Amino acid sequence: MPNSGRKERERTRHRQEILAAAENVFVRKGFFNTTMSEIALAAEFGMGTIYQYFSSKEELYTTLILEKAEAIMDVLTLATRKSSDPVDKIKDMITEQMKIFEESKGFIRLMAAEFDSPTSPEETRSQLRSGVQSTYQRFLEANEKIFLEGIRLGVFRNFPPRKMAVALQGIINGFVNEWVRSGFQESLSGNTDFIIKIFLDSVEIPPDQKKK
Amino acid sequence: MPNSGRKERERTRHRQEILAAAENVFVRKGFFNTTMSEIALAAEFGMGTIYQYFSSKEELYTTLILEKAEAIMDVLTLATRKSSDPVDKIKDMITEQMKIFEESKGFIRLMAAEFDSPTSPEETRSQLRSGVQSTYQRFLEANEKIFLEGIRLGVFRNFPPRKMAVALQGIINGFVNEWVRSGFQESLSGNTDFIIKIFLDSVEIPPDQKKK
Amino acid sequence: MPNSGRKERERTRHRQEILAAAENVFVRKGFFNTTMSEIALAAEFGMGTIYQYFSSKEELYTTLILEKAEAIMDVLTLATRKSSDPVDKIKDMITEQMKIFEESKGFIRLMAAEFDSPTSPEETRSQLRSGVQSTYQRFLEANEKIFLEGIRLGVFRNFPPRKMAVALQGIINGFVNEWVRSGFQESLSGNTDFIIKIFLDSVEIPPDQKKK
Amino acid sequence: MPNSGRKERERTRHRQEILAAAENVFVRKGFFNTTMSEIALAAEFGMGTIYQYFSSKEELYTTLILEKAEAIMDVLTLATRKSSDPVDKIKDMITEQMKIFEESKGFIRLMAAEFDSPTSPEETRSQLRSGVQSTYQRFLEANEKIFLEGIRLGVFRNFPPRKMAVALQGIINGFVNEWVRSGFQESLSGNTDFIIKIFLDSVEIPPDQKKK
DNA sequence: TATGAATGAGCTTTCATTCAT
DNA sequence: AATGAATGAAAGCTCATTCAT
Repeated sequence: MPNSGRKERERTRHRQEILAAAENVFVRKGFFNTTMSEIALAAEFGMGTIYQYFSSKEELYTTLILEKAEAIMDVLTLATRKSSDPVDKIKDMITEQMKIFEESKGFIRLMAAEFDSPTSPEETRSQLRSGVQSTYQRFLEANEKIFLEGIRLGVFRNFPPRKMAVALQGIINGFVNEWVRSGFQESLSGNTDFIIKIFLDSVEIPPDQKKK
Repeated sequence: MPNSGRKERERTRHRQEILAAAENVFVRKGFFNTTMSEIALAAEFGMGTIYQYFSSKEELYTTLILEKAEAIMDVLTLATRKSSDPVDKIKDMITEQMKIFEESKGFIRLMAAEFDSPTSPEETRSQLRSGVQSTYQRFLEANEKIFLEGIRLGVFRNFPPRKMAVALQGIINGFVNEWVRSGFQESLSGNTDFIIKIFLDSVEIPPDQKKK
Repeated sequence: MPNSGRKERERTRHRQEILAAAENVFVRKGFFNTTMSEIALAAEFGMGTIYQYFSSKEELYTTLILEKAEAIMDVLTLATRKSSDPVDKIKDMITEQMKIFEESKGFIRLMAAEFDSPTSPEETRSQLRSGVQSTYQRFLEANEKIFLEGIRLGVFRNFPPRKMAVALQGIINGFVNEWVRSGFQESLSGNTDFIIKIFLDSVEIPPDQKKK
Repeated sequence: MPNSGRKERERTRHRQEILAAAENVFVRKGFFNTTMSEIALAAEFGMGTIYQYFSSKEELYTTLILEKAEAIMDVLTLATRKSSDPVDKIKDMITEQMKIFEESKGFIRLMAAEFDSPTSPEETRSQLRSGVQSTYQRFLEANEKIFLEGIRLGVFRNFPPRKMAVALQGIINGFVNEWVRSGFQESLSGNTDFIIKIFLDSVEIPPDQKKK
């Protein structure tokens, strides 16, 4: 079946084009202020065509967030694999996160919205909760494990690992917020070193004490 | 004229009742999924009455967030006045913030939404931005000053004060998020000591080194 | 009952004040775009008070037009009593009409509206129809009689008197329209002589032929 | 592409159907008492469909009046081209006007309303004023020119041509009003001869004096 | 008698979704 | 498979009218 392959590829490409167009519009105008015909226009498809790929505005939105969140999380998880030292893993993760966020301005805002606000209809929310949340949770858990490992190896202080993960992610989000608030003026990744320092200073056990 | 006073008091009370009802509904369903008639129903007033106190759905929403944000910030600012020691000021501020947030669950979610995502109509957003943001900024600046003072007195390390403020607020928000995410299961203020510890450990100059 | 007399006079005065305020607003904004609270404000009464004098917005409007129309018609009818010569009666009537219209700009527009447009709710319309229309009809009929008398006396040509009345009133209204359209720039009564001339030239039997 | 032609024709037809239905309802109930759903019902379309052809109730109303006014004026202007004799031109114009008005009862009432009274919202009014007025003015000016030419040729008396145009149009409107008022009982065009006679008798210079 | 806060039916308008082509 | 005209439920908001003070 040589033909069906091409058709399928074309379908996949169309789907991606629609998602890309939708992301653009959603980021600019938010879920409720975006109309399906705007998306259709941006995607250069007829409105009916959108509905052949996504059964509703909500499904389109949910898919968009979920797929992108998954992709980001994959990159971050990968970043923590480069080194085997827990301290380096955390450093890599911080560095990579700042880079990724810096590259996906608009999307970050969309995702943040879904975490924090009761904006979308109930069904969407629960889908997103179980989707994005579980992605986010998986990620926090991954960091938790790094901290746990670090504690075992005596490189991290004996704080509750979950709380460490939450605090670190909080600091990162704090700078992301500040960056969003500033209208993306200053560099986001310029804060990487400060974050690493302020966080590790209280969490890492200094090498000299370690050796002891 | 004792009568005119009563009328005015009644007007103020009605206004508060409407705001309270609106907060309830907005928190549960978000700006767009809340209808004015739902608010009217919740406030036990006719729909027209709502419009005698607030000229539009947007104004009601904006007022709601702005007034509450202002009130919270006032309490927090006050909390930092109890002690004159910068370290104690920061401790008090963290403690007070955890308490206030714990008491205003729903509102926190609304405000978080407004910070992070383009959910409400454009005009509302810009009003909120300039309103809430300026409140928030004033607050960050207040903390900045505490850090600055602490650096001068040699009790805080010589980090950029703004960044310290951002990082600290980030940690706090991280735990607030986690708490929201958990459905308000665990105690929020139970994290107060951990936050104080993890933050001050890297930022405070230990008393023994200070004496030097 | 010396007191009841004062009360009654006061009631009548209030009624007139309300009517005057209402006329002002209606003329500026039209029936539908005028709100009762605007009228109350303009009359310097509470809204409830308006309803003690007029049972509805429509009744107020209807009363306004009817009373004013009646008053104008009275003046005009009076004007035709000064002379006993039919030709002079018509001249006086034209002259007086131009003067009155010139003095009551706004009202003219209101009244004109009621003649020509199906704008008000059905009930109002029928009241106005039977009210203003009958006033207007009475007036046309009065002129008809003058023409009839003039024909009998041999000073007017033997045209159908009703048609003469209609044509004359049409000419007058034509100039009133032109005047309204011009934004009340040129003098309205400046057209009096022309109207008299153009109309009488074809309708009056010249004195020399009359003598015959 | 024979198909795209059909679609366009269908669109035009639908537009006309909506306009026709709207005219019907507006004429019966006036601008404010007409609801969009009544129009939709009358047009046998969904309410949303109306809004695909006209962006608002006001635009629909404005378009309706302007297009029809334009069409009528076109016919009238054409009528004055049949003959080259100014007197005949005026006669033709009167005759044609009575015929057209007789055929467009309802519309006449709408237009009359717009000329004389502030019934529709302010924005609509000003659009209509500048639209209908300019059409009407163009028409008055056309007649003015006929009178001017007639004066030059010595067939009309030396009256100000503008005033003659105003007076003639006034007479015509007078009969139209009478006809409207009578509920369209008597024939309107039955008055044509009388109008021609009463107007020309005072304005036309009789052929015997002309020859001189 | 005078008031004006409270009311809610009813309006215009939007937009996700469908379906005949 | 792709289209986009048609749909109509549902929203925000207004304002004539009422009635407790």
